[in-house]
Amino acid sequence: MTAAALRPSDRASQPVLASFGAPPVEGMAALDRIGTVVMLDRDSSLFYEGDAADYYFRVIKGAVRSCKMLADGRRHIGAFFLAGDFIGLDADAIYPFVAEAMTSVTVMRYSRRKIDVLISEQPRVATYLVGIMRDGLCSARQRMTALGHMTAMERVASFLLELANRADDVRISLPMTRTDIGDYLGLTMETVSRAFSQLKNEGIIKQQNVHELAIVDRAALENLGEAA
Amino acid sequence: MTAAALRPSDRASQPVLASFGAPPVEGMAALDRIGTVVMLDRDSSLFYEGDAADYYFRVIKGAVRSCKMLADGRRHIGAFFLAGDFIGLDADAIYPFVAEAMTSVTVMRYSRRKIDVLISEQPRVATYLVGIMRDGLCSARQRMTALGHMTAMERVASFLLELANRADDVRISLPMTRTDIGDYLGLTMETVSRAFSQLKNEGIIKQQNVHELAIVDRAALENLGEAA
DNA sequence: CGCCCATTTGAAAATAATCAATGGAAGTGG
DNA sequence: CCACTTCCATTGATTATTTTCAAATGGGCG
Repeated sequence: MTAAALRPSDRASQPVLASFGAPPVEGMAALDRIGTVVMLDRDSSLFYEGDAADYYFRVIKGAVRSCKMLADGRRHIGAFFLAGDFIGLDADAIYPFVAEAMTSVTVMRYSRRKIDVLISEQPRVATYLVGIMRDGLCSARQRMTALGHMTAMERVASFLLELANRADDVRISLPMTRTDIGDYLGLTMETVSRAFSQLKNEGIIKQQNVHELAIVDRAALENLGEAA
Repeated sequence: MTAAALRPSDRASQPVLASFGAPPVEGMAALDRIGTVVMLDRDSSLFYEGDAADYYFRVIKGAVRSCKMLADGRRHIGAFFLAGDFIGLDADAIYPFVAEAMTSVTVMRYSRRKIDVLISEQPRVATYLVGIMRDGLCSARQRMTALGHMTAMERVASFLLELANRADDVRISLPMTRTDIGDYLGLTMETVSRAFSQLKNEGIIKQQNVHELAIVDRAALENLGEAA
């Protein structure tokens, strides 16, 4: 599973035999020329559910969550977007979710209209974006497996592993609340908390503070989380 | 949620403001010129997990499932592919799952190499494929919500609704076993069966036979299934 | 320093899984 | 053509996991 649905960076390092060709790094550079830097405060929204999806975003700094409210008031978090992640690529005409800044956030904003023009000039930009979408699909599939067939502990373990892989460090920052994690993993806040406590008691993780932890025994964590 | 991850037909009927332009119906016609018809017996595989992903497929007739085995032997079904659905669009260099024919099946097979050539000649083909991928992402997100936050009954109800929408009929054919449905919804066979029985007892559905049922009270089913 | 809110922890209740047995339909071989 | 076999579905009883309800703890911020 993955913490962020759309993640270009990993992909750029993989060789690709498949259709649409290899992801051109220059695709991103071309994109950046038409992007605008936007800064947002914590708890503000990049956009709301139902807004016209006129922009893509890419997170430069900070963390963003995408939420969807269910009919009965339950909340589902579709993804956590961290530095490097694209937001909104999967939107059609309107955004199907609200995107909220969990921290103060810096994002690049790309006009989809301009991107269309750019694509007609540089087809590799499309290739680049398609690669990102494919990654998104891949992550989504993994996450479905997680949500469908994993126990609470397995979900939490694989969530931490994903964050650890992104951080390239045993230290993990958790900008989100326990409730956020629960809404992301399909668990309650309490169950998430209990899983954390158990991992702590078993010496698999260590908590610096509520929003910062370190993986002590990675092998044990992988044992718990790598069911998929 | 959706029964099939990749579904082009619905999309072609939606207006699209967004990037990559409107889905060109002619994109599909161009594709078909480079496709090969393939027929497969029940229980045979289109491809195996780890195979080089050299082809996309589109189901013409019959039903296909994609499976992934988890480390502990559990099985996850990623998608049911019915007539019209594309298979393999989300694959990178290799297929990340096995695709198995649940019935005797007729599919179109498209060489990804040829598709690349086609795209360079007709950019709208790329647009068409991107649209399908976006649909896939959208469905995946809905399904994640289902798996993450829905009760057993809600999952089964929304599964039936999805099939009903695809069938455009109150009669639904279920080519898959109860175990298949369970592995798709993240439930056991028994729980699925109990949900069916309850829906039957409440007069919401009627069973012609095990693999054929009819929706009697659609409103009630939507009440149960439309949490998302 | 104290308040507020998120987190942690505990106990009870609900939901789904597991274990187990029965029922039924499709396909096989006599 | 029928009986047998096998596989799948259904139903029941029990167990396990997670949620829900409730209370206590603790850290951050004014």
